[in-house]
Amino acid sequence: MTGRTDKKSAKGKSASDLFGRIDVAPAYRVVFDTVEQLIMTGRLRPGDVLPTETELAERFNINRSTVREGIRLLEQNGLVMRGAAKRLIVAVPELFDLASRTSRALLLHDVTFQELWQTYMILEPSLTELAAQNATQDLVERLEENHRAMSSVTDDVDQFYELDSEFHQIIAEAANNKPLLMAREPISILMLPAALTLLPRLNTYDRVIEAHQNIIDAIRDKDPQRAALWMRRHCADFKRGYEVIGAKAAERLVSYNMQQAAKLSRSTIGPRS
Amino acid sequence: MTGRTDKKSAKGKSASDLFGRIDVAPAYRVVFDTVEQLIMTGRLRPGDVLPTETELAERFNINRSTVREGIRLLEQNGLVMRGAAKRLIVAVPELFDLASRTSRALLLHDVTFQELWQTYMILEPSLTELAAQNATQDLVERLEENHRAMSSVTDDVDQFYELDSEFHQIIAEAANNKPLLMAREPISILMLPAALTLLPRLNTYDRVIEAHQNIIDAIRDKDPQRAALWMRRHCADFKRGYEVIGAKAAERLVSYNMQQAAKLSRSTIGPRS
DNA sequence: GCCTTTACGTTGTCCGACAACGGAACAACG
DNA sequence: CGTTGTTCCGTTGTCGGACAACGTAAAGGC
Repeated sequence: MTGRTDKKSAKGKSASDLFGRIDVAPAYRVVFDTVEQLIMTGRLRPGDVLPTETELAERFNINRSTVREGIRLLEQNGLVMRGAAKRLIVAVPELFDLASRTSRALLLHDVTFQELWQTYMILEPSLTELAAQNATQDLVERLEENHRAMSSVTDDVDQFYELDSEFHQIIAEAANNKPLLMAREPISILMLPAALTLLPRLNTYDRVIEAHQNIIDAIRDKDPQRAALWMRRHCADFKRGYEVIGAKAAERLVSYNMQQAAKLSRSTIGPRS
Repeated sequence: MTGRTDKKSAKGKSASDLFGRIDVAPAYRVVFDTVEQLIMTGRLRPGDVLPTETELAERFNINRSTVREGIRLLEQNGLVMRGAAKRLIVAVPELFDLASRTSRALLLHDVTFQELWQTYMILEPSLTELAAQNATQDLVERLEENHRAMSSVTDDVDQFYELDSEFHQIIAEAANNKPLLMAREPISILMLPAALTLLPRLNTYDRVIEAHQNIIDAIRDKDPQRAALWMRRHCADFKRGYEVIGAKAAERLVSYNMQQAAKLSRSTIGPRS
């Protein structure tokens, strides 16, 4: 109760031009910074259980309410989560959570469909190329399994898209490159509604299946160039549909995403308990 | 005070096999969800001021402490920030904040230098290609300005790297593609220490300057292919140094980053006030 | 030994309180 | 007239204490 006050009264206020604003971090943020540092430096490892809120409050010599506010920050960063008996345990931030937050931020920054598309056209072939280099046997099998399932679906658009989405997801995993995987995820999330609207109009299921087959073959043969080439074609097919409905409509699809994406991101966070 | 309790008592516990766990979100998360939804659906626009904590508590019919915990979540998401008189105002999440969090997550996920490198080799040329297509006049001028500054620096390694880093940053902006820009940022952050260590050993300042010159020329001429080609060469040069010191050393550089990056990300969040 | 029950620790929430701070309005001063 | 104090008020940051709900583990009953 004392360690706080003196820090605040020491603040003073000299805000001339030269002197950049001096900002005293509130105690709850200090809590966050401290624990974050402990985690990032490895002194706290994933799985470690943190002291109880009361104990933390005692050690830091601040009130439990303040500790809790700090915990909220950690929680939202995915650095801690509730384990057994709701105890706080150190966690590794899920890449998925970040992806949904990224897509939210992109939406608020008025990302355009064109940007998404350009990124898509860059990342997918690259990922495919890497997948052809790094894919393990079981990943290839998952691709084949996916392809079999897709071949047997012809009428159900939703299911077809579901499988196509999974196909790309598997390839992204096969590429075995976390930064790229993370870069891809938000794009995938944001393009979802557009894809759902476009697919039915494309009428190119055969082309999709053929492209997938060629991609899988190239990956199996460990032929990065061919794999990338076919992926490029495959993505270009999608673009055709985008041109059909026109850019304007696509933009609207993206912005429509707002409510949708927000909900999606929520649902991923909820189940953790 | 009542609106809460009944929600909890309504929880009950029918944990048969069929019924998956029903998880009642804590009130502070409901606060977060609610406000987030308001923002994402546009009913709250960036710049809008939120009611005071007391008022929010009254409207939601929950305690101010609980409201505050919810606010922490919003704050950490960059959805709100403190404005004049510390009032809460709706904000757009800074892409940069997300980038630092992304790099933190990648570090905790034991990202390898190879992954970073692969991603770098994919993103930089692509960004350059786009930059050649989209670059506006003033961006080109910034590139030229940067190049002039760099040409006059030959001995100071830190400054040289600083300028090189800025060069790539400008190109990324010139590409005018937010998702790609965001994908690049974490890579840039994580490779920083490696770059700082490598550069002095490369002794290829002339090559760097030459490459930059060619890239700028290609961008000015709106020749995407040539721009990308030179950027590819430029990046490959960097790789040579990476091979010299060996992969093992590079890995150590990345992990060294942990303390460093953590500090960096902190400093970006602090000044907001 | 297995199931129920009890006790205990911890979290989620609430209440009331107060000092510190930012801003506005106003007075005093040069 | 502009600058500098002064005062006041609303808001945030922090505090202490309190209690019900929940999960776990130990004590008890069959």
